[in-house]
Amino acid sequence: MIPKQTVNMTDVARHSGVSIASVSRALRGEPGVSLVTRDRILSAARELSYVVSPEASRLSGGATGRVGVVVPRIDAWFYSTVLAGIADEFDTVGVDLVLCTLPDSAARHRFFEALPLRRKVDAVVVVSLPLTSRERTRIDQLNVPTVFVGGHHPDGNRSWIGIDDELAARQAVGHLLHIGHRDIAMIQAADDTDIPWATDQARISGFHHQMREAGLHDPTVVTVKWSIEGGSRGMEMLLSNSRLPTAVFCHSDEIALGALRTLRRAGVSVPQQISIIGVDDHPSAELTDLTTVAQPVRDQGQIAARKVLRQLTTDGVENDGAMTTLPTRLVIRGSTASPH
Amino acid sequence: MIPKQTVNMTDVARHSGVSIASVSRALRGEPGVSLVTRDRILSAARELSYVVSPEASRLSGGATGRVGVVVPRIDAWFYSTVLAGIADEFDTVGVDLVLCTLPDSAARHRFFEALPLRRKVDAVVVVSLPLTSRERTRIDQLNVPTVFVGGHHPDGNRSWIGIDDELAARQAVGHLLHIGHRDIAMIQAADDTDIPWATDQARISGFHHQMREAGLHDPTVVTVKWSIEGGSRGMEMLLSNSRLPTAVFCHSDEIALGALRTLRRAGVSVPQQISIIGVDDHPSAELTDLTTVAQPVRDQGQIAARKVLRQLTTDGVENDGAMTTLPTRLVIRGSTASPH
DNA sequence: CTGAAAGCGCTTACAG
DNA sequence: CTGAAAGCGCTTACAG
Repeated sequence: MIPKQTVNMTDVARHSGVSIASVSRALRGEPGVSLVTRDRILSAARELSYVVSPEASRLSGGATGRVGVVVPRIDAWFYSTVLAGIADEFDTVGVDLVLCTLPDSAARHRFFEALPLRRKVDAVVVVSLPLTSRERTRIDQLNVPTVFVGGHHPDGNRSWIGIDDELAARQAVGHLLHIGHRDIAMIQAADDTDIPWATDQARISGFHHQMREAGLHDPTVVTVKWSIEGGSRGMEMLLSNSRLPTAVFCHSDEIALGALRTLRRAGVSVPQQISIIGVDDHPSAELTDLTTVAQPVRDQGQIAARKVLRQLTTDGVENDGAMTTLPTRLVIRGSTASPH
Repeated sequence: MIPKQTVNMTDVARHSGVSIASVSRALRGEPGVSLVTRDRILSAARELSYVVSPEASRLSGGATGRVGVVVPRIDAWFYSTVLAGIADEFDTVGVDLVLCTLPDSAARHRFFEALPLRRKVDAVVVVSLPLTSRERTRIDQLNVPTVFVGGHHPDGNRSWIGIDDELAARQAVGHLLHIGHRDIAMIQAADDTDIPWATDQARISGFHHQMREAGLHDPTVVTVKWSIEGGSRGMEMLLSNSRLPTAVFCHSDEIALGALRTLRRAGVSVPQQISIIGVDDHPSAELTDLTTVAQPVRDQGQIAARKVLRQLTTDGVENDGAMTTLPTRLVIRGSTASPH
């Protein structure tokens, strides 16, 4: 006789002399089971080291115990750090994390058209994705609670967690102005999709507003791809101009790191000849002594996870629609100094 | 009338005028469906953007369409890059990735005792985890194909992909010897678990072997935690010695980056006063002009994914037990030079 | 090649 | 408080 591989609810029921209905109720802590029966069932379950089949549970109307996390890519500091924050929170409550990455537009298109997460998760966290209205509709069609992280302010009263990118830009530019710079350029990063990315827009608008308030108009702005290479290229563009600015506000630390590399190769000394500031507080910023505006990244992941878990436990009914904005903070290092 | 939330196999069957049995067969590419019928079914499924319910599928004996990926942590370059490689491959074949991170020993213990992946995935990829025999047994009890990535040579004929860490160390040390160094120290990194990590052992043994072959005995070795901080600390330890070595082999780039930071702060110039070499080719290595031994990281993820997918399509019967070793490559940059 | 039917292991009205 | 029964959406012998 071949022993059964797994013990199921029927085994527990037989063992405790009740119906599987009662077992199901007792195991989930549902009301409607007497204390004695409940105890008998629980100890039987323990004795048999029974584990509910998530498949069967789900199939008959229960939850999947899974939450989908959608990120553009994972091999970049920001995303992997947010993801780590999410994963930690999920782990503590035993929720499984189903990861979806959308590295290129083909993958992205496939994702939103096929909606592979459909029926597979109880909720979704969308990290740093500017969505078209079509894509937003598709996400809605998943018909599960959704939380957005960073980058993209969803319209309506959706659940969102992120930073104030305009303010972050203002803090960076404000620092440069404060220490005496007037000739400040920006290396702007733009996503290669057609969709305007809220983060990008907010950071450049913060730059322009802050400059204007200081009475400075038409500052130089170069636009590059969001990558170290892009930053490198952006600084080359600035170097090729007749006049070098005394300071450069870089859209992000990765842009700034590329810029620093170009400056090092060109033999331009930082901060003596030019000041550089970024945004993010990427681990490399500390290593390269880069002044930056830090944003809490792992926290954003943790808070997103908590938001989504809360919506799950409150039966998904409560869409709190809360927009949570986390503070950013100026971190002064060696890459900025007063002009001359 | 309330529209049905999700389209199921019955809908597809009705739409294409066949039974659900045929739909099931067609969708899984099983034989026993005529070409015409198959086409009709597939296009109906596409039209309805149908997705099989993994729950139902699994419950009736099919696969889950999910593969578990276990990584120590995800907010570190190596792991997130491996993961990106895996995710890409899975994406192309529509396999869902269930992510498990084991950031601390509590999480790790929970994972191996509760085995949360049980009955939830068709296969598992284990990244860079040195396993105790107890843990290996538990993984086996998942009773699904398993592939190991990096770090840990599994015993027996398991599926494994990684680099030759001893050789990588030899390449690094060989370079230092080749350009004339004789006084070479190592900053070794050790994991904080009790289990000896194969990677660590191999790199230090490569160092010692290569030194011995050059007639150099008892080189200085300091051991620190595997992190930038650790590297920083390690270099502080070396600086506090009476005699500074002319070159330092760092266990990994992250260690080397920490070491470089300490040297910069101490005003010791690289490579004039001391040469530094790492292992990995971390993105920051290029930024900081660090000489290193590069390993293909994303490739390891991709190959692991392919291995596991192959085992899945060949019905899990074929445990090829293939150990795949990827080549490493010396990348000479500005942090190493001949002594004096 | 195709379909009717049993069954996977649960949850949840519905009765008692 | 308790149980019999329907049903979740699939896969897989078993017949045709």
